Parts: sequence; structure tokens; C-alpha cells
Amino acid sequence: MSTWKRTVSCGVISLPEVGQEVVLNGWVHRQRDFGDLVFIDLRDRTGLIQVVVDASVTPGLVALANSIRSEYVLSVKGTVRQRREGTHNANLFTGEIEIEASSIDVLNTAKTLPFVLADEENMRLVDETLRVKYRYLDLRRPKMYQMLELRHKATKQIRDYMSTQGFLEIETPIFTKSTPEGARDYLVPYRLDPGMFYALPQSPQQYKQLLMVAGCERYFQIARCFRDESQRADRLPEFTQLDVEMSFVDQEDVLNIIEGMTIDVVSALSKKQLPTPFPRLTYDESMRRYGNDKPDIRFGLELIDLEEVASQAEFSVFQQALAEGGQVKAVRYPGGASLSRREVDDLQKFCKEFGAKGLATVSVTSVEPVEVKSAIAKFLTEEQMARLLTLSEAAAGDLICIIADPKPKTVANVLSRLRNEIGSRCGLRDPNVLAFCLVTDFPLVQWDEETGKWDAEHHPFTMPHESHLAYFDTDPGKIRAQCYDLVCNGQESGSGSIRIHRPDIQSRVFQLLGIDDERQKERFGHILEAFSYGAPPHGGFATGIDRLIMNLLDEPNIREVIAFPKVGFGYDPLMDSPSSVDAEQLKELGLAIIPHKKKATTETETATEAE
RNA sequence: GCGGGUGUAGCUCAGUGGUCAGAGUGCCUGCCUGUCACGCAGGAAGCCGCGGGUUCAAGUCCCGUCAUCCGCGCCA
Repeated sequence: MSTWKRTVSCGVISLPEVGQEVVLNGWVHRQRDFGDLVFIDLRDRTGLIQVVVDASVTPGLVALANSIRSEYVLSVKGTVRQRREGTHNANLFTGEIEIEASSIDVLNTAKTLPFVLADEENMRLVDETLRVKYRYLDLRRPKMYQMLELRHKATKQIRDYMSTQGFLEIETPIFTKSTPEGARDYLVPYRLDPGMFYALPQSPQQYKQLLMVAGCERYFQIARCFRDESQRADRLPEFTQLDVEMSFVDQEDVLNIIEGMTIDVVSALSKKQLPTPFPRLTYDESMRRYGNDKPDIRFGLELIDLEEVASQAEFSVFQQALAEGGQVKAVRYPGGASLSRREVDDLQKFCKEFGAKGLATVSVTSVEPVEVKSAIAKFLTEEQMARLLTLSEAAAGDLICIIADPKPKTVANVLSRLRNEIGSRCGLRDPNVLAFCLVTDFPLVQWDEETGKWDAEHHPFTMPHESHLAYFDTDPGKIRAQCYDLVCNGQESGSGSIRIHRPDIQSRVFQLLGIDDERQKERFGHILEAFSYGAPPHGGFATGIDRLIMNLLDEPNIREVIAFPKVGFGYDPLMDSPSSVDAEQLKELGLAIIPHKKKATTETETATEAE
């Protein structure tokens, strides 16, 4: 029988255990060495505890204690005792007790680490790539294993909730089929028939619909998804979603599950305010009021339509925008009148980054009587300016930010970003609130100006509202679909739809998307055939697990909530992947590599580039 | 593909074209019986990301390049 095995974990011992003989296992968090008196903070997954080696008690142990360094792996045998008066540490759960060591086993030594785990303040600044390279060390930090624990609890909570609602967790393949529509696929070469490829799933979309045809009725999965697209702070090429599909349901049934699951998980794991029921708004309403389909509803400052004033003002920028079918809209910046000239210029620059041609501002000194500073004041009569202030619900000290553009999309995009920026600056985006909402009735398709084709807004199996079927021939852009997003604090956190189960409607959608019979058969033949054997009405959704954890922890960086994340461009500094492979492997797969132009200096080589 | 930031000791950072290779921390050595970011003394530690250029002189200025972070495009 081994004597080094733990009898109890470090972080859970307190006064009631005083007097007990214990064995602890863990890592040396810090060591404080006074020569004949040594303190060792021992750390395991549950927390920290202070171990004391005292020469007057165990003279034979001091030399060993002196030699112990950070991150050594120890087994400590000793007695739990109350700390002396005045030496309690209120920062530790175990701060009222300590372990008087009777023996210490060094189970393993450790080299000096590339960063100091115990210095949490500095760890927040350490280069991320270095932390990811040494992730197995970084994960030793309390903050990190607390994150892992929360993530575990969240997925467990989800599984429990879905189970109680009658859902079955079913795994679907990772090697699947490329679907060129949508995001770029990750491809896996097929050795037995060179030139053929599997693709990694962008989501288990088709499999879950096939499970409905199979009669599963209620499916869910905590599913890994892969999309070969550029990263953002909240986006990695490899991520996890809760994937759900249900049969014999309408949109309302699905929304109730989304909402119920979200409330169940968030309220179990977070103390943040969670306004319920989740407000619902249509896509059109969201675009009108907030300028995007993922509104941050923690604050107001809704967009203001100034067409009424702009159409009368003798200002060519406004007139032209409206004449070309555009819009003139604004957002109010509370207290923005105090911005310096330079700060207003920066706002203008901000707007131009997102495609605005300019930004008109009205700095409000007084509303009654009307007193403003504005470059556009000379184009407006006093009545028009007064009306503008009324429409904007302006108060003294505000800055009204106006965007005019022939493209409503540009107006919406710029103002929604400006609104969020103003919300941040004014401290209106309360971090203690998780403001979920459901956005419904998305357009079925969107016109792609580059390709000159209609594109599916969600995916080709999304069911249009039946009352909109007539628009297929007249104005496809007007078709609204049974399609919905879950939004949290201005971020898309999930989406789904009711699927088409009627072949006649499916073929009209394919026709609209310009996917001809041959291509349908090639890409979707399997699922269309499946639908022909009796597909039940069905629908579902998927929500991002990573983003959920980010929201629970107030963490803006997705890599902070993943055990082993990739860094920029999908690089993994820990494994040093992606990596080259043996020529033999390539040969077996029938692959030949065209050298990348990167380091080639000659100008002719670009001719071979595909993109 | 594009725009912006960063790159100097293991880590985090400072550094006016001219005694300029610096600080804090970590590391090593010594002393220390109540610390908990222990303290004190001493020491080691550098391709100033890489390659060109300007200059009498470059960590500092210019050009290029690489890496990384943030954003845009992209992400049915």
C-alpha cells in the first residue's frame, strides 16, 4: 500500500479538520524560506493550503524544505492545526488552518517555468501565444481550471435539461461531405481514391435532419464544428455548439426549448441578471430600431429616422441619399456635445471604416430655445432643426450623429456600430446583465451583388412563411422565413429554423438559389431522397457553447474558455501544427504540393496561384 | 486579401540619432522561526524579431519581411 496517496484535497480543509492526520498531493505554488522555518503553499485543483516545516519540530525535514522550488510535485504528510493568532489569511478558504508537515515526498521536480503561475497580475499580460504553447502549465492557474470546471458544469446542465425534455444525445460523423455553399470546408484526403475528399462538418446540419426522418423526434449533441474562415476575438475555426433538432413542431415549440434551456443553464451557473421572458422582435423591426439583426438591448438609444426633416432640408447630401432610395438616420450620443473637435473627427473616421461617406453631427447646446453647433445647421431652417431635435429626443449636451447614404444597408451597419460604441463609452452595456432576445422572421434569401445571385440567408432547407410563397415570382427579397436567432448582449449566440419538408417548396427554393437539378442531385441527393420517404415536419437550432461560457465569465476572448485553443490563422503553438508531412504520406494520398508564393521572389510564380 | 497596434533579459516593460544595454519580477548563492507578493545582501542573464538602407554614429530614422494581437472583408 502506497503511503503518498492523498487522503484529502488541499482547498477543502478548514477548522473542523483540525487535529487530523492528512496526506496531500499537489504542486508548489510558492515557497517562503526563513532558513529554519519554511512555508510552502501547496496547490491542487481545489485550491491552496499552507504547509509549515519547523526546525524545532522536525529538524530532519528542513534541508529538504529549503531545496523545494516552485511547481515541484509533492506528497505532504502532516497534521491539520489552527494557525496562530494574527497569522490568519482571509484571502484563502484554508486561511485559518495550516499543515504541520511530518514528512514530504518530492514526487517530481520541475524546471523553472517560462512564466510565473503564482503571479496572476502578470499572467494577465503574458503573451498569449506563449501561454498557448505551454497550455498544460497555463491551465494549472486557478482561474483556468475554474473556467474548465464551469464549462464542464454548463455542458452537464445542458445535457440534463435536454434529457428531461425528452431529447437523445446522438453522435454524428466527423468525416462528412463537402458543401461548397457557406463557409470554406476543411478537407480530408481519401487514400483509397486519390482526388476524393471528406470534409469536416461546418455543423451536423444534414445528419440531424436525417435523424428526424429516422424518427428520432428529439435529438441534441454537443458538437464540434469546423469552418475554415478568418478568426476574430470571439471566433475560432474549430468550435463547439449545442445542436438540436425536433420533429412535429412549429417555430414556437423550438423557441420555447431555446429559451427554457438558456434560462436553465444561465440561472444555474451565473448570478447575472437574466431578464425573462426573452423579448422577441422580427428581423425587420430589429433592423429598423437597431440597424442590425443582433441588437444589444441592454440600452436604448434606438436609431432615429430623419427622413421627414431630411426630405425638406436643402442639403444635397440628404436629398441625394433619399432620391436614390436611401435613408437618413441618426443615433443620439448622450453628453457627446462635450467632445473635442478631434474626438468628433475620430468618430467620423470610425464611421468611414464601415462604409459611411461621412458623418453629420449636431451638437446640442440647448433645446428650448434651439441652440446648436453644427456644420449642417445652415442647410436647415430653424423649424427643421427643432423638429430634428424633437425626433431625436435630444437634450442639452447631446450630440446627434447622422448618417445619410443611398444604401439602407450602409446606414444600418454604420449606425448600429456607432450605437454600440456610444453604449460602451457611456457605460450603458451593463456587464452584470445578460440581455437575451429572440430575433425572428429573417429574410429567406439575400441578393449577392458579386455573384448576381440570390443567396440563402440561413441555409437552403429553411422554410419560408407559407403566406409569402407568392413572392417567389415577384420579389424574393420580401420572403420572410421561419428562421430565428438567439442574441445576447449584441452578439449572435445561436440560430435555427423550421425546415422544408415539402418537395414542391424545396424545389422552388433550389430554383431561386440557382441550384439546378444536376447539382441538387450531386450535393443534396441523399437528403432529398431521404425526404421522399416520409419526412416529418421538423426544425431546430444550434447555439455556441464557447460564447455562452464567455458570457458567463465576462471574457471577451474565446481562447480563454477553451482548453487547447488555436491562435491566429489556426496555428497551434503547442503541437506546432499544422505541419508538413512525409513525401511518402503525400504519395500514398496522391497529393502533390504547389509551393506557396510567399517566399518566392520571382514575379512569374503568381500565375499558378489558385485564388 | 486589407487596415491599425506590438516585437528590447525567462516574463512584463522603460529607453530624446551620441557612456546605452536598463527597471521590476523570476532564476542562482548566502543570511533569516510566523510568512502568505516575506525581508535583506550578492550574482548570472541580451542576435534590441529578421534582412537591407540612410548616417561619422541606429534599439531609436527609412524600406522590406516575419510573428502576434485587434478590426474590416469573409463566416449558408
